[in-house]
Amino acid sequence: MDSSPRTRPPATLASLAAELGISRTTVSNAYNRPDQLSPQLRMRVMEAARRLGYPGPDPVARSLRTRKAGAVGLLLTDQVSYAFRDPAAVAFLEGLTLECDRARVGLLLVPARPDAEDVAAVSRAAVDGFIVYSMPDDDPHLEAALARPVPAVICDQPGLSGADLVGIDDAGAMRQVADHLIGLGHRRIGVVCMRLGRAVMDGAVTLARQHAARYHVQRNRLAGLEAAFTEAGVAWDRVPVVERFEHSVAAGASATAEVLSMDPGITAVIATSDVYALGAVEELTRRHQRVPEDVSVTGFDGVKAALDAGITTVAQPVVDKGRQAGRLLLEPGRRAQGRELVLPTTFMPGRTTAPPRL
Amino acid sequence: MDSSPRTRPPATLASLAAELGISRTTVSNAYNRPDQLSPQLRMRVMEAARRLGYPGPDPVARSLRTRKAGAVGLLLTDQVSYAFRDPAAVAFLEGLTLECDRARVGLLLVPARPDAEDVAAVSRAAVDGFIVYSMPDDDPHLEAALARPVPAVICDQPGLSGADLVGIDDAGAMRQVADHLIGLGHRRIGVVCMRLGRAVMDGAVTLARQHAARYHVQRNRLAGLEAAFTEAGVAWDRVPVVERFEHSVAAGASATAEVLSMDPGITAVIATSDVYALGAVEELTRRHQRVPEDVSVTGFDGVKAALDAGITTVAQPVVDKGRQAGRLLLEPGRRAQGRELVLPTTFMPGRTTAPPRL
DNA sequence: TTGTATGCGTTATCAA
DNA sequence: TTGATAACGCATACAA
Repeated sequence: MDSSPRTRPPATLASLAAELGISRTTVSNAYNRPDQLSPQLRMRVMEAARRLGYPGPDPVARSLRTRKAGAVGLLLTDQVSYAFRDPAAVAFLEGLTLECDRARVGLLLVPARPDAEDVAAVSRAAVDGFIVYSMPDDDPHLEAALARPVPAVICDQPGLSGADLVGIDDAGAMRQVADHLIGLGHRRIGVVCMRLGRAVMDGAVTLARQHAARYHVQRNRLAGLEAAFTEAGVAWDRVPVVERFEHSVAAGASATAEVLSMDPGITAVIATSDVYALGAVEELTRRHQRVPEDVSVTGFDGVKAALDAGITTVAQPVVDKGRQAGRLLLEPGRRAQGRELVLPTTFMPGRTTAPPRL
Repeated sequence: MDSSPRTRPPATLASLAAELGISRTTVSNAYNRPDQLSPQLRMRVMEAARRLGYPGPDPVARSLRTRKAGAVGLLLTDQVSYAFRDPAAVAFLEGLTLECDRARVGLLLVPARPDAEDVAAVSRAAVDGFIVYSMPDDDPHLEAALARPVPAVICDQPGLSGADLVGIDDAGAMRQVADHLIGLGHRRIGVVCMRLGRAVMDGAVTLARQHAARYHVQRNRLAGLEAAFTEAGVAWDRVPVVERFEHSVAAGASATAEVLSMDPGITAVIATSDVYALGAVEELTRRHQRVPEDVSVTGFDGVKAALDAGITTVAQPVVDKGRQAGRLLLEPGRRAQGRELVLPTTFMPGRTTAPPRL
């Protein structure tokens, strides 16, 4: 009367084998190699399993033995939940999971706060590889991932190590935006960019900070702008550049307000993301400035909301970026660490840019 | 000259201890209980680790020993990648990851195709619990998850077992939509709903199929409509109900077209999701039917795009649903399997409903 | 502060 | 077709 499953220790492969008077191998085979077993014995095993409440081989023990976790880890810039508010990150995830689905491996979203030095979650993640999405190059989480004896693919960052890389030509793409504006006649501009370092920092950005930015993507986009405008005779160190830590429409709006307060005479706001560009339009509209008649606005990424809004932007293949990252990591034959994949971008002139007002 | 790390078997806790002439416990402590160790010994350990290329305790082995995976699994209706195309699912994920971040556990997106009977990924997932999001009640993946000896929280489905539940009153919420339309005078309507079973099936839905739907949410929403309209004197079995397997704006549009072909005289299209409602508006506009002057349209969910478009809908707390699910699973003190959480919804009259044209 | 002994639950290898 | 044996790499109770 004490055979109730709750008082008994949980059944294991071994206890099941003992119960049936067969070897553990046979039980294991019943689950993993059904053809190595007579059907009737297999039936007996499965039936005993149900009777004893044996839930099947323990995944962790199996992983230990097979040295395969069956999952890849994803490291994000920020708290995982932030990613779901960022349309570009969502698109990246879509592409990445496309490949994970195909390869039948799970995707582990690793919890990592940008501020915390607590890297334990990265060290303890049971994964066969890492995808690192848009992290600053001095992030301890990145370091911890690279220290693990598993392959890694880094997105939107330079190659710090033997990891594979996926990215775009940020400087070149941003240059197209700059040349477009320069061609229209804009010389007095303002820039809204995303965080340049791990510490929370909102406000005007010095030249030194621009050049020392740890977020490769932002640094390169700014560099593209600087090169183009400098060539066009604009004194880059006079151009107001405002940084926001948060990546949201509201942050883009407030940064735009700050840019305008630094130079009310600008004829164009260049945002390093579409989300910010949408915020810029919002802020300008609130101030009864017409876009593009009074002020032009540009974005970056090519997310749906921005394209719908007609924002002049650079479309990057966000979904494909995720796919390629996943493919690089999961492709069976590959052992070529150190590959670098530069995806193409497309400049998309929209309805938010026009010649400056006189 | 053969001490190169690649020819030597990978370092382990044991080999490191042997190298240093200390016990494994001490090495383990160096990583997990730094205070149990003299700082200088710890330094020695860490230094030797670096020298030998020891990457720190193996996560899987540790998990096996501690009986903790440090992650929860998420099971979705469909391929993981689909979730990132569905705004409601993305919002749910945002809420869920909020709680995961807080509890510092990872979220494992378990690969599962709805068609495949291949449930191995669920059985092999190294997780401490499952969140099941919007699955039909006959899905083998669901069964596999419930068979695992870990807690589970089910969203948007009835309690089949000892799992916790999070959901809304789908029937009641849909009834509000129906009563709103009935109050406006609508009697001749058409319905666009999501998949009702696991098999791909597009087209008109019989009454029997409505009642036998394995997707609890859809079944209840349809039931709410049936009850309200039947009470209002409408013969429900004459109401065109069209099902789509895909959940996309395009599918909503095509389903709307099919509804209109079944009864060109309808004055309102009721969609069971906002995504479909957006498709309905699209299709009607294409046909030069004005919304709501010619035809009214309603949605469900309250996603941003729909609210922005002024769709009359029911807002459900999508983000909070994810949070609550996570909380139920992760809350430390809880061992109360069988809890049921019904979240509130808000009817949101918009600009897509009006009295029917005469 | 450090070490010893044991077990976590499985699968690979090889032999029967 | 089945079984015996030996890892897989670690953490923890307990002893020293």
